[in-house]
Amino acid sequence: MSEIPKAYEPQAVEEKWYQFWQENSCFTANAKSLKPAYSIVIPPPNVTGMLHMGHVLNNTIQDILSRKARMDGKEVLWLPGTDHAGIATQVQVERALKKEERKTKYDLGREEFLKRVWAWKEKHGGIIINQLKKLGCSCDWTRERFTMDPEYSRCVQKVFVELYKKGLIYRGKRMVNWCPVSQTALSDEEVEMKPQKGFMYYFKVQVSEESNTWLTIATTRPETIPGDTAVAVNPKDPRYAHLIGKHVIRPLPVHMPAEKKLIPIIGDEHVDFEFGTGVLKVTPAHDKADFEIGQRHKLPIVDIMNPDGTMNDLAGESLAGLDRFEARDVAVERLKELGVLVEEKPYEHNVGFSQRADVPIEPRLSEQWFLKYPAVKESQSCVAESRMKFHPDRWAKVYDHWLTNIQDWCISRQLWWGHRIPVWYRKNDEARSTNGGKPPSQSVRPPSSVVPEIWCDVQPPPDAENWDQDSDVLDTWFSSWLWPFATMGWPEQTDTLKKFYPTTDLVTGPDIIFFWVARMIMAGYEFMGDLPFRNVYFTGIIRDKQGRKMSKTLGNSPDPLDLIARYGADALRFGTMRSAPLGQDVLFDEKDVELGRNFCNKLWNACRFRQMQGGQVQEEINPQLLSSDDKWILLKLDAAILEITEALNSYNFSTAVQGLYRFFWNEYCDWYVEASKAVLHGDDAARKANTLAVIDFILSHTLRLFHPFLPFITEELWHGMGYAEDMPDDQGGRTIMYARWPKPLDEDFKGHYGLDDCYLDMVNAKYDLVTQGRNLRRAGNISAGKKVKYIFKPVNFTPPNDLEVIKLLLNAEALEVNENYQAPKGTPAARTQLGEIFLPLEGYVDVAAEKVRLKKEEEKLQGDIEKTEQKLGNPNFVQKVPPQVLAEHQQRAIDLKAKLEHVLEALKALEG
RNA sequence: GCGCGCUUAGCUCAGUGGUAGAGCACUUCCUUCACACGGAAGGGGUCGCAGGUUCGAAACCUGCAGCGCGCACCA
Repeated sequence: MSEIPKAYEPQAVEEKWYQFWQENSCFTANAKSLKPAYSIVIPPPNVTGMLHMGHVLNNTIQDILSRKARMDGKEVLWLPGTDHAGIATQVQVERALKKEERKTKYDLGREEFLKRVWAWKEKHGGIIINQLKKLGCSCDWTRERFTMDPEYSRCVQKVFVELYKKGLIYRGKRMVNWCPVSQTALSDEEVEMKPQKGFMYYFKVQVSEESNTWLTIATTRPETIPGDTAVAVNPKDPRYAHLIGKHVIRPLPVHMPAEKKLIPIIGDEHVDFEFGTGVLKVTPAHDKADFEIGQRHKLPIVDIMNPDGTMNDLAGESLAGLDRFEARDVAVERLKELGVLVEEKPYEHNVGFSQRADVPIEPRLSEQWFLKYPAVKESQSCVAESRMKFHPDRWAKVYDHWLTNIQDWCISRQLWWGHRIPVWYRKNDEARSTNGGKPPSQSVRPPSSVVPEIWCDVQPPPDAENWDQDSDVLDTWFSSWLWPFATMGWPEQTDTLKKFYPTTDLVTGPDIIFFWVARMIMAGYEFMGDLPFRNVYFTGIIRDKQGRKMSKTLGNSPDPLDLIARYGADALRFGTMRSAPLGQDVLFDEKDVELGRNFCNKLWNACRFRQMQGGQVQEEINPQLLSSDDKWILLKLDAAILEITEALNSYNFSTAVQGLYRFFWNEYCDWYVEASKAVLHGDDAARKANTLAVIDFILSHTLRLFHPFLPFITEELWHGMGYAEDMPDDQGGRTIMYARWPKPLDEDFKGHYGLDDCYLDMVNAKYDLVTQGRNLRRAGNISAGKKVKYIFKPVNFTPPNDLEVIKLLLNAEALEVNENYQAPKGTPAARTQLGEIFLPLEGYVDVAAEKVRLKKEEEKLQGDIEKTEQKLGNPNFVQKVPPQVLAEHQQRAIDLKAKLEHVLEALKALEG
């Protein structure tokens, strides 16, 4: 580190050390190690995804935890990998195919299309992994996994087969959430309710048995009228009860004889008197609640839509072929023409949207695979009873609520990219899948009464030629929920599993608490017989500085790689962590990264300053030669170690970072380093060496405290400063990664070096004197560069070294100590614990400015005194308050009054 | 509708009963030999509102309001 640049340049440094760590296998976990285990599995990013700020937040936290654990002497496994992300990836490839070749997946066929997806995965799959490396993530890359690796796929199949054989997985024809764009079923979790503006349409229907009686029905979806198979009223509704059993003439579709349009009026408790007109049209094929009413009353189910959301022939001539929303407009027109539309009112209501495709989902009756969740009880109690902890713990309630109201999970997807369902049907039976593998058909398959012969196993049936495999694939989360153990070699009892399962921490966003976290817990109990992790840290969501969620469409998401290029990975990590308090959303501002860069630069220059003092690393501190400033900074270091360690133990990363910032910048650089110059610029060689020893002690500890947050710069400085030398390899000799995490200074150490807490107060008082002295200079409008003479009137003996420091910090030409000093009238002065400080510059003093300063001080003191006296004058206060607090107040009153008196005197002197 | 969270300096947020804090932004001064990605000094807040508990409340309790989120949902 001979020629140190003035400003820290991160790029080359980061490249160099990441390569070093990898070449030396620093991230590789040893399953046979005797050290205690610490493990964490990465939430696998989408294999073809790009790094965004959410990943930065998430993975920086995991890296901090991993690096801290290594320094604590743990055997650390941070297991990385990627997720095949069924819909997301398939949609990407489909889009590219359309753009580049103007083809659909059906043009290619299933097999060829899948080849393309794999090719896409090979091409883009490495990107996000490399981006994580740029960020400094210390993952064990030798164990990188992908959810579609052959071994992983076998786990998925095995789990399916086991649950099927247990009777927990079953197939059923049910109402599911259908996404007309992706053309697949979705789980309830993939549906997002959004308020939508629309209309409530009121139309009237004639009761066929009573030509004078009309009923008015309210609906938001007139296009589904052709699918209505009943009209329902509440049997307790006096307005309508007598009509139950009669029929109405349904107004749509056209060209149909009236008698064919007759649908019954039924009574069902579900109908709400209050809502709309109290008359409900029942469309069993297109609404979940209506489906249930249909089941209760054995109503026919008329599916009038195609899988892509267009209307089919059963919707009638005027609607067939139209998209569902065009059909709505046409249906309204028809109702108008028929003269039955009574009213249309603007209406806002919630509509379920497909999270992926961002279009309204269509409730649709189809044959799907469902899972009755296993191990629900254990999963619920482990969090309720704090065997697993959530941070922040309010998520425990959300989790509990979901598990209490848990619904079966629709696990089949009509996609091609994913784990194929390990189920075969004997040929000549009807095709059993919904529609996967074929272009959407126009026809509606009638329900079948034939029960097919089913083969469900990891292995295909021996006479495979006589069987057809189910064409559907599994929900992506049906593979992710096995992540904590399927990545460690399950179902074999591998050394890795034995050593590292259950994992220690999971770090993830609360948006996937149901998708992923809850399901992993259930899978953990079901297949490993134990919880998958002991702690779950839920990050906040990264927003822009206006509080908007970051998204591609808004274009408000900065590219982390660009930020790394401009500021360095350490700066990005620091800035993100500093502004990410536990469990709160993070308002991201590039200023934070700038702050991180500035901080790295400060750290760099503080070390540079030490280097410029020359000499070897000083290891021995001589207690006899320690100044009060030395003791002060050692005590501050002690407090910082404690504070930061505790913050990390409780996952308060922003507190930890802010503590480090304050300690290093304010306490060490602003005060200690400046004070140390009194010795370093002097000529006492022994004291000089001793001060350097203190500096080396502080810096070597500081670098270690910073390492989990700022891995690159700390590694560079650790070596550059020479702190790695003479260290055993496993304690930081080769890399700071394995240096020991600093411990608070113990009593022996404090005793030996005379680190008594009284030095904190003493030195704080000294620095207060300096601040006040500087203030005199400012208030008197004396330029900061001008050397001036101060006079100090101490109340007690002040050691010569302290006087040197005070003089230096005041940038004083001289500091005259005079216990009997009688200041001429109007001399600016300040009273402190250590004594009075004067700035005797007759003729130079700006009397007006000084008056203003004193007036202001007087006001402030008056206010403080009033407050304190008020309390002391309250008999209740004096009687009931703890004696210590009472004494504090009394002392405060005395001090304040003395100060006030002094200020008043000074004012008087100025007037005179 | 139910649940959760938030409301403190211009902005973003700390602050678990005892003199209101940090960073950024702002004002003024300073290129003094670690750092202008820097240093020094300073201005700025009746802690959302109303009650209550207490000698004492930003903090604890109750109610209200505003903002945000989650769950559920009536056509």
